[in-house]
Amino acid sequence: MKVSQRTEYGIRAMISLARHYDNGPASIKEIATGEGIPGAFLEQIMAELRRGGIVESQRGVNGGYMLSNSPSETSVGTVVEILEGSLSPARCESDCSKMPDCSTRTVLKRIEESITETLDNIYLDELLKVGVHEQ
Amino acid sequence: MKVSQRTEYGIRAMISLARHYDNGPASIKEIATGEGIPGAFLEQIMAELRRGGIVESQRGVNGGYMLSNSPSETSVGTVVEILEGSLSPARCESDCSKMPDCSTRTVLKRIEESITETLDNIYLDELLKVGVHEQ
DNA sequence: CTAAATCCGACTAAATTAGTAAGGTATTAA
DNA sequence: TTAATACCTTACTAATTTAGTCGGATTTAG
Repeated sequence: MKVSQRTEYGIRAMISLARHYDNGPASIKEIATGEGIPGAFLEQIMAELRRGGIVESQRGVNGGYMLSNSPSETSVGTVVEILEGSLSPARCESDCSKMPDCSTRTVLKRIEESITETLDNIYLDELLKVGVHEQ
Repeated sequence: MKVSQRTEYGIRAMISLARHYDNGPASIKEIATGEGIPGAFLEQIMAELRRGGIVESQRGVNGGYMLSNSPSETSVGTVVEILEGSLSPARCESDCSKMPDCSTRTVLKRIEESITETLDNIYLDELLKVGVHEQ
């Protein structure tokens, strides 16, 4: 039930882009050094976020990444969904009929719904307001 | 953000014990064959749940496992906490001061709180009422 | 005594994670 | 036009985690 390092980096990078909003694209290098993330690794992550449609890229000199939508329209849920594959903790296959109790599915489904709803309602702009080191 | 197979087995086993409540201890073999879980693996899981205090064991012939408390007092949150180590998706160490933004921590903390609260409020007796294959 | 069961620790194969590395492609400043 | 910048893509690797397996010791009812 942990978010992977990869996803944590992704969230941090997105917050970084939100902070940078209205300021042109931010390059991998900038974000990576600013957040202490390995550059080559972040590159992969950003590519995935781009394919997911929540960031756009500009190639060439002075290029970089920027949010596709404003921080107030970009939810953490989307970020996690893109990077984590799915928020679903269940793995219900077609052989559900063989399972002696599908109540487990129900539990896992409730967990999923709860997580999804929580994350989908946290937007990047809120996070910018949060003070640093508040813990 | 997935619950591991191990934890899913644990939840299923606990539901199985809840169903068996007031009926003496259930053996690993019974549970394992009933739920389609590898016996030796389930043995490990049950031992962990016992050390966690939510089930008790009876050794020897006719022995097995039983819930420490009634199904209405046993929450899924406890099961997951014991097996998954912690519900916390964050890994905030003492070097938090080096992090350029702790807002990530805040997000992860909110996620954690949400999951914990959800799971802590799902009790085994509720799950017994859920119809099989309801999906 | 012995069969049924928990208990315990060590071991292993497969999958996942967290990166590295290297080279290609597009864009633009000069 | 060319050089520099920065994205893009794929392949590889070491370390960790996961999902088990296995062998044997201990406990207990009959």
